[in-house]
Amino acid sequence: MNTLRNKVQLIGNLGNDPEITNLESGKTLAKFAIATNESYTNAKGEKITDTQWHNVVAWGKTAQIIEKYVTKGKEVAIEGKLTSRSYDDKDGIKRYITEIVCSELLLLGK
Amino acid sequence: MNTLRNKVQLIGNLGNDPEITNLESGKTLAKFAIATNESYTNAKGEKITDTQWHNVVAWGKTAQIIEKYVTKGKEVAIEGKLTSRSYDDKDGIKRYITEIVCSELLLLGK
Amino acid sequence: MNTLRNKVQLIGNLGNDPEITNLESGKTLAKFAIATNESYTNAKGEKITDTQWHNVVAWGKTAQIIEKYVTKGKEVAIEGKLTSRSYDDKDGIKRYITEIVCSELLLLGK
Amino acid sequence: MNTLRNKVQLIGNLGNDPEITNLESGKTLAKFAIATNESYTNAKGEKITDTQWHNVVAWGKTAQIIEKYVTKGKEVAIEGKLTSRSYDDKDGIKRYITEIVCSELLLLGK
DNA sequence: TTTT
DNA sequence: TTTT
Repeated sequence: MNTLRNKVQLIGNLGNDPEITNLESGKTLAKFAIATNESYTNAKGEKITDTQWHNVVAWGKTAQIIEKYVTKGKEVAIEGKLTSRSYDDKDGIKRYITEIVCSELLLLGK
Repeated sequence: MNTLRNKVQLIGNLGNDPEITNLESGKTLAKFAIATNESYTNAKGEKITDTQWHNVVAWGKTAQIIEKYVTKGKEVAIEGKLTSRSYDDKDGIKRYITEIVCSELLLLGK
Repeated sequence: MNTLRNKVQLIGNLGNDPEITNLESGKTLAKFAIATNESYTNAKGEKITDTQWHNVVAWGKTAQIIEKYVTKGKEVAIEGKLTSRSYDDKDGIKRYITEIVCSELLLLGK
Repeated sequence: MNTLRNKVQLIGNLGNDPEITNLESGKTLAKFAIATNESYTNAKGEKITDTQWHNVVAWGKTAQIIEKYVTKGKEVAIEGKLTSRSYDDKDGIKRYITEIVCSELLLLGK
């Protein structure tokens, strides 16, 4: 009963083929990036396209469906939750990353 | 017609009073953080609470409503879009920040 | 992977105590109505409140949580799918009913 | 700030060409039906497809976009609010109808 | 790094 | 009445 508190929905195209990892635990992990394109006309009358890139991870059964059906360029709808975590990069600098943990995926456009 | 592509919905409590800035342009900007709490029982039977903090910004009329009605600790529902941007910190290191640009806000719990 | 195709989200108050039915199969069924209030100012400058009533049904574990925690007047957030079905009323007239089959529920406001 | 209380999101195909009405007021009205298809395997191992039909109406600018770009069979994502109203049919019987008032539409799959 |  |  937690999904109503933290929900992200994206409709966009994959920028790369999903990166699949089969963990020792037997679980599957899928990682990919989705672009959402927003276009609008600015004050000067110019047509602007603003592309946002979103890092997505999926586990288990969702990851297996992604491995099977989803490839670079495909249009998908996804739902998940927004998570942030920190890590130390190779230079020892603390970095923050925000990812969407995907729980639902729908293949669109064919 | 772009909001269907990039949508975030959060229900949670404010960690701080909103920081209000009145820009020279006459626009109002509001910034605050929302905590979403997820609790679950792990494999060892322990009750775990995972709190995620989300940075939220709002502009214009939404910011004015926030300034007027929203304070630290309040429970709100918000909707917006997920955006990321980079900046150079004081040590010249490139940093990335992910924020939710809030377009709708609902005050809950009274 | 079907929930992305048909999704309803409501935040409102219960108009009645949930009607709980324990089915012979052992399953629990909960039924209730939620009011969503929308207020706006019309062209004549009058403040209008438009209340929509929604019929909600829930099954299984969700129904049990409703039985335990949810009562008339409570503010809840729900998510589910939109369904319609027809039946013949006592006069043999075909009637249509639209219901939300609730899969997620969040108790708000305390 | 009302849209968070009553929200419907559908991804599906149009069952018919939109019915466009240009009202005397100058406003445009569009009406159409969307099918959402859910498929699952039942207890007997049979593959079941459950199709729900949803009545959608749109006004103004959204209706004009629909008139221009949306036709029978197209896959769309829509967002709107759930409304019910009653009317007397030709036999004087009180009928209820539930419709989604569409505020956002996204053309998918091409 | 996608797509229209 | 759609689509896969």
